[in-house]
Amino acid sequence: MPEPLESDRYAALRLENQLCFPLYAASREVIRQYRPHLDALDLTYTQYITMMVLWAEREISVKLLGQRLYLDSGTLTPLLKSLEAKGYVTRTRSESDERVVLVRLTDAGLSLQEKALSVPAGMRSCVRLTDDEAATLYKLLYKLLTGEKGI
Amino acid sequence: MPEPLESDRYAALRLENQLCFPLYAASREVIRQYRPHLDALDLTYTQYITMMVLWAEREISVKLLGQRLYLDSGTLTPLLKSLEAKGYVTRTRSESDERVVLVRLTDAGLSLQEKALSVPAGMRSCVRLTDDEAATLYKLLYKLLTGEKGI
DNA sequence: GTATAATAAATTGTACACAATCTAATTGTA
DNA sequence: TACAATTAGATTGTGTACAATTTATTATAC
Repeated sequence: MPEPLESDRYAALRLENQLCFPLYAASREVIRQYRPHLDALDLTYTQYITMMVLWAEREISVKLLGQRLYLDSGTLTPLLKSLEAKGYVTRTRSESDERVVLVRLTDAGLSLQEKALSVPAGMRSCVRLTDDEAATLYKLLYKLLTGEKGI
Repeated sequence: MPEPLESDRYAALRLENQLCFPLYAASREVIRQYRPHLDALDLTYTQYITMMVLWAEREISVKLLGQRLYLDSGTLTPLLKSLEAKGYVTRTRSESDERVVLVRLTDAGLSLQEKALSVPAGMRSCVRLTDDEAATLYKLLYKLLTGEKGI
């Protein structure tokens, strides 16, 4: 059996053969596209998806929020303090279990949802995929996200 | 014309209707999977893809490196200093244009490629996509990455 | 030939990410 | 009921990301 060509031995270490690299780069590029739209709301992208959970839930623990967003308390604690400083959420210990911090949407946070409608509206023209391509990408990303830990 | 249902007015602001969120979350999850494999090389993921470019190019300017990786000097300068401190690269000003910093692979950096073969080998079992799915995902991600700026 | 513009990195400041550790509260159990 | 184990957040430290600014160098315009 012949050895693989010298130029092929390291094929798996070439940037153009990685799946993760375009995943990582595309993620940052799309978030970069969001920035000007989010600047009008004084939100970062991570703060924006946090607000999405709160617009749906009104109230949620830091732990559950972290499970939804795949983020831990090291990221969420300062981010939630920042949202609290902006007046969009409150953070209070649960009465029934003092370990738990409940994050609650304020009236100002709820009002922000109306203004935030401009964000997906403004982003629509940025993603140049057909509806079919977007649907396929969506499915594959969730398969990667939820199925990668093994059986 | 009837108003849309109240529950649908904000459909575009629901986390489950975002394409960007699974992109962002999957990117971080896959990079998290890389970590234990990269720890053996004392490299972060960003340092790893930087080394990939250098394994292919041997020498490259910071500017070109940034274009390849979609990263700017604010990210690359400290990262390259770190790789220099580990002994994997050198950074020297170009003689023909003193503005340009050339990053060069050292012998130790080249040797690291052999050890790095274990990384894609170890990762293969982590991504639970078929070859077809991976190929489709790869194409869609590059379309998103290169085609999103408009015509 | 010098003022001006453009370019490449570096620096600064803000905000994530995340591993590791710490603190306080709760639960399980002998 | 003590008390070890578990749990939820907060904290600490390191390493990105990236906008904005600065510095040094090169290109150009006149």
